[in-house]
Amino acid sequence: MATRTRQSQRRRQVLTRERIVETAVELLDTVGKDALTVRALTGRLATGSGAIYWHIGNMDELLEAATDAVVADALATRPTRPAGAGSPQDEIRAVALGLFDAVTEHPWLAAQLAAQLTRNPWGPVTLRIFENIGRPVRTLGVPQGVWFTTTSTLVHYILGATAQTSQSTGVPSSEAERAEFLGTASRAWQDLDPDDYPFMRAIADQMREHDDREQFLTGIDLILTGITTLHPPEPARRSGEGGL
Amino acid sequence: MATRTRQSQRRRQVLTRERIVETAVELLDTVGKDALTVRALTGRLATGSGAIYWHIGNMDELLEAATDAVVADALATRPTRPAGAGSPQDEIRAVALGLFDAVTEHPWLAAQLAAQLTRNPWGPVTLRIFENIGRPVRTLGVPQGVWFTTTSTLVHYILGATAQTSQSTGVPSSEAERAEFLGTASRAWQDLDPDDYPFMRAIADQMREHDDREQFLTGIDLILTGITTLHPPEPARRSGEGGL
DNA sequence: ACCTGAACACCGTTCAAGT
DNA sequence: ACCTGAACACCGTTCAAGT
Repeated sequence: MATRTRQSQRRRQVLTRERIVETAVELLDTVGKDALTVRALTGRLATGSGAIYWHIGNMDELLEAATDAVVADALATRPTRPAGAGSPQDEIRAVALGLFDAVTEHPWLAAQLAAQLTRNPWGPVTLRIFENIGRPVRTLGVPQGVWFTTTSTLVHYILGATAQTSQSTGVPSSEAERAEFLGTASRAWQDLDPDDYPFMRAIADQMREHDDREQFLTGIDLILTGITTLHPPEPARRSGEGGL
Repeated sequence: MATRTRQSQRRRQVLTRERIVETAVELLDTVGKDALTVRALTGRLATGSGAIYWHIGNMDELLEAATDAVVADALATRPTRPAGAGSPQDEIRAVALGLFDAVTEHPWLAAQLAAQLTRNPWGPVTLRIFENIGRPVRTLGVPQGVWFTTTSTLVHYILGATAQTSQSTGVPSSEAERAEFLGTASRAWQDLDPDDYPFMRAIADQMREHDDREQFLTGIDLILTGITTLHPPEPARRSGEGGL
């Protein structure tokens, strides 16, 4: 904004909660989860540890803020944001994929999403995700009495699925690397005790050939089918009641 | 077994990986997640830290073993174990509830299940859960091509749902305490910005009155409906092919 | 009000040394 | 082979002291 170089500006910038969160995300993205320490933050921000604690309560709070920031970004920047575009189903898929892709871009995110869910079940992160899934669920036309239940099912599936997918997709790495990972796992399943793990042995082949992203969407569709089967949309009672 | 008192027997028992895991679960159950430290273990087991590391690789491995032990127990001790009893649907519900109840009995378990899912997506814990859900899915009669997909959807939902439910149910506490928790959350939702969170405001009432366990089962049924709708059971092709 | 940075009370893990 | 326990290299957090 002024003529100073960004460098000096950066150093002179007042320390702010936002700037701390931003730096935390940077550290998580570039160096990984274990690199996010108060000392690393003080280094990058050129301050003392007390300064950090003046702006944020503790490490957990910072992790929550970092997670929320990334989730908010992932859900806001979806290209198809403007309403009225696709079906509610498409919107639900878009939100879900937004989270899925965010998790593959930020390898630390999956663990944090899960952690937030258990640590602060109705904190900002969960709230945001629920809201973004719940809105299209509402326009799906299911009776109001099942809004909470159906949305919960979708959200819980999404979070469970993204949690597991994180590592296998993890670093984009090479296609070969991914094939090797799947091959190793698949082989391991085939070596399992047939008495203890008949099922896993039986699906070892499917495991090797499956595509995480595609399978993720298949799960979404499965649940959407369940929802519309059990709760057929009401006869479009005044399509503008809630608007969007 | 001998005439020695249990006390002295305990002290004289050889240190074993199993005994360490057992003690870890004890610690987690009685004092909580933060209490599980190597120092606490050496105290209870009357050894040095080196002895612990002789039997287990590191803390993560111990956590995984403790989680797996509790999960194995939860899935093994279900009353309706003998096959042929209920429908596959009932069996799936029973497995799911076994995990759900285990999470409410062991408050630390939810976070660990989620952590295992991200840290070691195909480790023993996940494998065990997949196997126990996958078997009844198979007897459901869906085509083999979708065994992996449908089982994944169920498992991911179950783990996501148990992750969130953990805290609210958490300590059995009193019915009043639970009502207060739900009331507070419900009120907080009503105070949200109507522009940002119209959906959460709309379902605040349902939130206050919902029952976690019941809602959990509703989600399972939703997915089961989706599965059988999209993949109608095949005409009972020789009901004994895979047996159980 | 906002920040400094030394100090405190912990961690997990290693490893020479013992039996 | 199995165990001891001091030592190492870290943590998050606090708090008197500064501006």
